[in-house]
Amino acid sequence: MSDLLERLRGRGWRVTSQRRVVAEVLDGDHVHLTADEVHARAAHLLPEISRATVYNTLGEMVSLGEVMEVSTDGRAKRYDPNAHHPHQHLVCSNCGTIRDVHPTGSPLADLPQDQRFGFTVSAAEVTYRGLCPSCA
Amino acid sequence: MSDLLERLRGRGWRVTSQRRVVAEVLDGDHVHLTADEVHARAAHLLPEISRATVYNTLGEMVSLGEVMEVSTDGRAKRYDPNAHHPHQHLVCSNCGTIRDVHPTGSPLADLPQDQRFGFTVSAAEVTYRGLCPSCA
DNA sequence: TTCTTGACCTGGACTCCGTCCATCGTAGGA
DNA sequence: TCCTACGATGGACGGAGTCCAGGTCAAGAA
Repeated sequence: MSDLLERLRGRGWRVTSQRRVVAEVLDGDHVHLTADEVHARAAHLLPEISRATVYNTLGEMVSLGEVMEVSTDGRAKRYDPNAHHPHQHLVCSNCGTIRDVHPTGSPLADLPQDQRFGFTVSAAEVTYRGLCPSCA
Repeated sequence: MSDLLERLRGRGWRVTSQRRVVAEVLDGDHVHLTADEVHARAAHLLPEISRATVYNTLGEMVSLGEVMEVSTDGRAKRYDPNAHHPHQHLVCSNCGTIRDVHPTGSPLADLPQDQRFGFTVSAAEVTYRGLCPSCA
């Protein structure tokens, strides 16, 4: 399983059963889970895992660039294991499901110099909103 | 002050001192305030105003399309009174300040049909991230 | 102007998401 | 095998937002 764990081990991570399980959950399915959903699925494999551990592990994966944090609404953040392939998100305004999408063009290039107000702009996130087939 | 109040009155809103004050706060400054910041400024004008009322009023203004909700990080939502002029946001990754920007091009057009997965896509929000002049 | 009434406001309890911390356990090098 | 620093635990805590029962008041009617 999981080059993810290999990469983490390579970065000096201690490989514990908890971290293995979290990596496995993220690896398993390419949906965008909330921390609590990750915890629930992880607890299915390792009943004693705590919420704090899941939060810590997710946070560490994010700061290592292995996982991407997505917060499309004001509610719980979601975690996207597809961090190595740049992409944007398409969100259903009704049920909240998220799909990775690959638009053409580069939004960064669309921000002219006189619209940058002295900022050093490093990234552009695009969130498309609409209704998914089952909610429409 | 405020065509905003006039428009709201036109939609059948009862104009109360609380709503007047919230409208005034949003009108006054074109920064992007959190609900608590709105509450603090409103309380300066009308000390007894409650948090719940501020939340209700902001929520109503949003659902009438008079104010726009912006949640750029996982933290508190911010409220943008500039809802009638389409624009995107430029956010400082360090201090969190937000500027309205007007990129060229239309991100919606950049999402080809085969990337829509049956969704009826209605909007695209772009968030540019970087460091503002004082944080750089 | 006064009356009436339903929309509105209040404040406090509550939920949800996330963080912190003291303590205990254990992965992995010696 | 032993040691120890890194990691896990779970319970308390904090911020943001929602809910609700009861009191208040804007604005139309008379």
